[in-house]
Amino acid sequence: MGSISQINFQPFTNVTRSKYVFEEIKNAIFAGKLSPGTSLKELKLAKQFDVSQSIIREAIFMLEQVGLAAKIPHKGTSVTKLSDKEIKERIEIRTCLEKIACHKAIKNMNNEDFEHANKLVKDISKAQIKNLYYEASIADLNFHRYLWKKAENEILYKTLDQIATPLFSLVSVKRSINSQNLEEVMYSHEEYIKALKAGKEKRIDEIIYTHLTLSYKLAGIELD
Amino acid sequence: MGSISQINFQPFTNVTRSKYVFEEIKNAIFAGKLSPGTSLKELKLAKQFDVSQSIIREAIFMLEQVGLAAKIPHKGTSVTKLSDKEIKERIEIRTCLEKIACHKAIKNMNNEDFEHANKLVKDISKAQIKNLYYEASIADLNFHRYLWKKAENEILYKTLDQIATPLFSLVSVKRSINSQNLEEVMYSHEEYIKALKAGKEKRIDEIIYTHLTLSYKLAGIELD
DNA sequence: ATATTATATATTATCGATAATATAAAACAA
DNA sequence: TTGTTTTATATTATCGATAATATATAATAT
Repeated sequence: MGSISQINFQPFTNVTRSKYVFEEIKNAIFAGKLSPGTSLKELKLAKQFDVSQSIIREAIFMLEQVGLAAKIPHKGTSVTKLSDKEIKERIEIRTCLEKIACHKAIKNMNNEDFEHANKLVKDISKAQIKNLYYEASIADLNFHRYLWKKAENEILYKTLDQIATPLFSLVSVKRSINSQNLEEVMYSHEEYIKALKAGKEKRIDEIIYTHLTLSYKLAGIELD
Repeated sequence: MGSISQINFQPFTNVTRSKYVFEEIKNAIFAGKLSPGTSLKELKLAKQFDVSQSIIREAIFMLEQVGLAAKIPHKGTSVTKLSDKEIKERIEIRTCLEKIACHKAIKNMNNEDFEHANKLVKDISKAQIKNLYYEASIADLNFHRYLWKKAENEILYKTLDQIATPLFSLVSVKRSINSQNLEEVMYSHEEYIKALKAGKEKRIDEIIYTHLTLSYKLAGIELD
């Protein structure tokens, strides 16, 4: 596992080649097809995607930006392997920012929006029931992204995305490795929405803390 | 003002060409030589720096990353022109994260570190006394960066840097345009350090809020 | 005159090749 | 053997040129 050569990337149908390559590699990481530590050779990837090296370099820049890849000048790039310390750091900041985001989001959400949020939660459940790790993680990310978006603070959204993306990836991969039963975490998001609808900041903060702590624990990440 | 052609960039003495170009353009923006809205033409810059277009593209990626440039695919890149809304958004998130950073920092700082922080504050003062806008802003950023660094949380540092950099740039430029008297803000940082040394979180939060609010107001940015 | 289409120009996006750098392997000396 | 230098190899960094795309200008029709 982790070798690039076995992966079948999708054909190109995107605005920018580099953006497309970025998405494909990102998905491969989420799906565990590119495991942490795997080195991303520019020319090798260029051949695989049938694009030039420049495209790969730009894609790598984007991967770096969301914390999925780490580059060392003149040496190379590899899929991010977050240390326990880094994981904790990210979770801490994410928790803090997600609280702010939710406080803001509920002020901008009407019934229709809550309906949509519910729909996104159902998407997570659907994937979880079938034990589809990759799909569940993507759906999970989509749900949270929706809340972040609803905060209507662009820099907050972008920041949360950068900080949390590798965490979602990590959870996805760890769960699939441990063949974890996803149904255990299902209730968690329902509670989350309920708290948001109620609108009490204190309660929201609590539930976010619990939600994040729980899901990371389930992914095998110890927090103090 | 804002035309690239009049600027004398420094000769190359850096690890990576793109990193060097990035730094140079960043400094030019801070110094007000590249005002917000100025478009960054890749080939034009390539000629000026006597490097290839690829180098400029990579530098632009980096500028984008710290919020100093905004790129629209197939159209071009320009120096960030933050809207009032975006400014407020950034300040809000920065304030929140800086509080966390300081709480962490003081736990890791010994007397020697506080001495160093004091030294950095003096650097700000020196520039302020001479009304050197650019130097004062850089020194200001250095001081805050030192505190962020002392939090010993890498992602927090990186995030603060991304969020705050364009704000420092903006303050620098606005002050120089208004020919503001920099001595007015001088006391602010002394108070800041005093609060950190005392170590009371509540007081630190207050002073950070005041400090940020004040300095932005002095830069002519209205909050609420 | 106005709107629409065609053409020219500017600019970014992409490519393929070369240069610079780091790593691994081989040759040599103590 | 061990350590040092040399050579070969792999990989990134950089370049210069072409292709694709968007914008501005000119031509044409109504």
